[in-house]
This record gives sequence, C-alpha cells and structure tokens, in this order.
Amino acid sequence: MGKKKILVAFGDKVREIRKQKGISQEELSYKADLHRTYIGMIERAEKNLTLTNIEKIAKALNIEIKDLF
Amino acid sequence: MGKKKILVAFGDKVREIRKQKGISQEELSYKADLHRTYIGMIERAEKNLTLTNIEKIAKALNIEIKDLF
DNA sequence: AAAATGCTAACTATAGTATGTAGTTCGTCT
DNA sequence: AGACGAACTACATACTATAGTTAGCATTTT
Repeated sequence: MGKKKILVAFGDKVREIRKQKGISQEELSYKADLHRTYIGMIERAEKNLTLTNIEKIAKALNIEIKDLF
Repeated sequence: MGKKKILVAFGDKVREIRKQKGISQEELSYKADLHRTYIGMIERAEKNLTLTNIEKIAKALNIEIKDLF
C-alpha cells in the first residue's frame, strides 16, 4: 500500500523541524500530549492525522500550522 | 459540547473562500469528491477532518493548504 | 552500553459516508 | 406587498472505515 504524498510531506516536515529544534520524538510527544509511537507513525507517514492533532504538533513545536505545509 | 476553536476557524475559512469563489456546498463537494452534507458539517465545525481531506478541499478550491490557515 | 526510533498488533474512539427531512434564502410573478 | 417555487443549507441519525491510543519487543543510532 503506497503512502500518500501529502502524509509523507507532512511527516518529513515534522521530523525536519523537530530535529532542527534538537528534540526527540519522546520529548515532542510530551509537549503535544500524544503517544511516543504515534509521533513516529506520523513521521513515517503511517497515520492520516486530524486537524486537532496537527494543531497539537504545531503548538508543541512552537510554530504556526502554516509552517507545516 | 463546545466546538473546538481550530475547527471553527477552519470551517469559517472554507465557507469564506467558497463564497468568494461563488460556488455552493454541493459544487464544492463534487470537486472535492466528498459528500454534500460532509462539507456542511465541516463549515459548521462539527467534524475534525483528516489531512487527506484538508488537501482535497484545498485542491477543490484551487488554493494551497497554507491558505486555509 | 544507553538512548532513540522502528515496527507489530490489538483495542476504542471517532472520522467518513450516506439518507431523509426540515428550514432557509432568493428571485419572480401576480 | 405577499405568495410561490427552486436551489441551497441545516440537522438528526445510523453504519463502516479508520484514526487515536497503548504495550512490547526489535532495531538503529550515538
């Protein structure tokens, strides 16, 4: 099953910014109030996340939602 | 049950741009390949939509995902 | 070695999809 | 003006797909 481009792009962006900020998936998961493995799934484009979780991740990264696209 | 701010903001934005383009919910639903009533629910902030559907709506409106935030 | 991430598998919550009906808006015609 | 129909939108409900959440162990990275 091929992963959707948009999910790959989003996951890559999250990983890029997360590394830029020098934090681990686990640290991000605390800040976003999401599970550690769930963050990994998003970065690997295995989850089609909802708008509320997109917002949680943006806030945890201290960025605007816009900046994830 | 109070509607989440982010969903209200998103729904309002979709409606604003849709009206700006002078198309009905039904027309938008055709272009986005989503059900007519589902578009209504999104505009009324009753649904927490996923990233793939956010993309569908942006494409149907001929805009970038960024422009919805 | 320790810390971080990948990956599988399960369960539960809710998004996605659709139908039917009620209500709204808007122009047109007496 | 008010009455009428037509197009659009709201809303309740129900079903089915899948997102959300977690645990455990494997693998990779530092």
